[in-house]
Amino acid sequence: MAKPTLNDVASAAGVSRATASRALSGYGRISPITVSAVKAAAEKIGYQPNAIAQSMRAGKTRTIGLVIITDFTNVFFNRATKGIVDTARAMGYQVLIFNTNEDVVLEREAIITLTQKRVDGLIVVPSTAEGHEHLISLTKSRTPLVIIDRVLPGVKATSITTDDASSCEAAVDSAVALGHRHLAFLVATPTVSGYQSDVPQLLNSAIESRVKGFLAGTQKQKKIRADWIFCDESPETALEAAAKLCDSPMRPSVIFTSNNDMAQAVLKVVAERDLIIGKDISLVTVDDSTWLEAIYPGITVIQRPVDELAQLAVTKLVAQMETSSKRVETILLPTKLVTRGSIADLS
Amino acid sequence: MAKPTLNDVASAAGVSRATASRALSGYGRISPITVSAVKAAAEKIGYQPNAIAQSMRAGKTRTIGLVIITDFTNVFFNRATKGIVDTARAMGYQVLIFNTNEDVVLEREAIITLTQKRVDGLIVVPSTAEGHEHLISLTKSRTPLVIIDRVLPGVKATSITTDDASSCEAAVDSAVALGHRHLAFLVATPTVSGYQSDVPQLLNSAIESRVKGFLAGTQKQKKIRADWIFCDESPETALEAAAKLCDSPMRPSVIFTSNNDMAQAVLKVVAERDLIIGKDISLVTVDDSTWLEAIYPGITVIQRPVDELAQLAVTKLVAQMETSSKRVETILLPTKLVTRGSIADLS
DNA sequence: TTGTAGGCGTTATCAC
DNA sequence: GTGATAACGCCTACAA
Repeated sequence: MAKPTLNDVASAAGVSRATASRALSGYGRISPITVSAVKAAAEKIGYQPNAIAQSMRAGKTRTIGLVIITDFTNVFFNRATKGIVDTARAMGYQVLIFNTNEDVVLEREAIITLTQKRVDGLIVVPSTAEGHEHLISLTKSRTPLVIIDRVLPGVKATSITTDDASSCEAAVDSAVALGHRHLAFLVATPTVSGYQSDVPQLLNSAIESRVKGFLAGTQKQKKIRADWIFCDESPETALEAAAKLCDSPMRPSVIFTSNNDMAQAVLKVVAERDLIIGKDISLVTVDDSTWLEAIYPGITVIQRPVDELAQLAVTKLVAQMETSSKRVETILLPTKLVTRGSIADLS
Repeated sequence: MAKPTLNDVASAAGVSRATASRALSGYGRISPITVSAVKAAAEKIGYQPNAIAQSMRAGKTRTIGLVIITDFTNVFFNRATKGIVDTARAMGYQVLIFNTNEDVVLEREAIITLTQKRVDGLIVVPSTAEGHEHLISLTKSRTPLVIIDRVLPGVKATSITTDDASSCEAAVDSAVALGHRHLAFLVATPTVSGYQSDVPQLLNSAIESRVKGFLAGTQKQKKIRADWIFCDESPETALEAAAKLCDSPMRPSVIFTSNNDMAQAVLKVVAERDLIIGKDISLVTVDDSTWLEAIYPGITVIQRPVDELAQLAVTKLVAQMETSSKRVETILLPTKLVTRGSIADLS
């Protein structure tokens, strides 16, 4: 009782394989009567074309590979994933998904597996690390590739990222305008362990952009103090780092966090100390989530256009796949500072 | 410059296709010298086996299809997705992903596409609707299938769900013990439009289980008032429904919500009315999220074992695929009531 | 130990 | 308008 093949359809309809194929795929010359007979036969025996065989012949799989760094827990990446999957489906493509937990080794393996499965193209969020030769060799073999969320200077591929710098700068301006003079930035990065105030050697471009924006904002002011903490992505470290900020004798009046997890750590630490967000201490973070709006006060946030990014990633990739154009684009999408109640007015 | 094939490796190494294949796959008798020669040649020309051709021959794809209802936004489904993808990878399988937005039509199309792509098995969260014949025909054709989060009475397939009823009942008990006498349950279901207090005809089994638990808890008490609101899944309706509860002259002292989105709606409405959670009004919800713990007060929650569920789904599916056993299991995983500060002590 | 050859299910080219 | 046939890349039974 194996699955029926085109051969079965052909014999059921009393025609040849070739005719059956033509009838079902609707190409070439063929009489309408035969077409309906074949279709009826196919229906009757429950024929489902074997996409593997089709791919084998066509050399295309109508599948794209998605290699994402982590945790669908992260608002940005889970919404991006949904957007990519849905857009791809609408365009007739399916998505094979991998996550790497920010581990280049897993990333490399994922790319190899996807290459072997002959996906038509790849969307990758590269992990924060050195050693992306596997991506370079993809571009060399002309495999359609779109890199999202981060750019990788060494890799000549289309990238789609967001302009976090300008909104981070705007956020600083906004806080300063409200009278804040002591700011702190709490940055999560997989490239440190524990926490530290020095800027790490290696940052991914998304984080770097936020750092730069913050820096630009603070440096253009006089009499501003800006503190930094870079920490790894474990919840414990985040809490320690947030506590360090809040317990300092010179507590910053506003804390910027680089992602939702860090914002949560700050919320926890602040609550434990009976401080009130938007009054005793202020908070701004990156990547909007329904939670940031649901809680009170709402958290001011730098919104990134995740749906647009997801759609663009797929359409640009499909364009590469279907036209085999090798144009490399570097797309930077605008971000937006959305003001809610989490920055106190000190003026 | 097409991708090198086994033939290319063979000629590069000066052997036949068969020998090259044996050398690379390591089977049959073959001299070590030939093996290393072939491997060197493969390496040199950058040979990557074509998994499509392998699948074609083997009749297996080492791919599983995941059809999930919606929104990776939902904590439960995004963590489940991650668990499934990671477990599958560890077992040597890749995951083709679809989401249906609770639409049976899309679900049906997804299953057809996945069948045509000859996935070795499927993990499905069936949408809340009638008409799952496509799943029944899957079981008839012996396609390995695991249904998660919900059971579908008509479909003879392994299912993995969670025992929400008992924790919902425990949550009611707990609230009653703290002195609550007027409870309300705010339930999101795609099967209504707008909101209503009557129990809808059609509920998915997960929601039904929560309803039953709540009912069991309230009915065993005397002098308890229990209100219901069933509403669709749009944020607007959720807000209206939550407002209706909070603005009622007979405001419940504790609100149970069926998911995180509804909990967020309650939080918003409550904040707008300057009420304090855990004091003026109480809240309990289903499915833990880092946010429920990060905010103040933490929200008491019914935790479902999502990681365990994800792992089980994959291992049970793989067991079906690799042993072609057709044993149907109905697995119910325990849940846990985690108490935080969101239920006021009225006693 | 290695080579030859057939077939997995499709599609498309070439005859008739 | 339809049928026979080759080819996609791989694996493996069989032959040498």
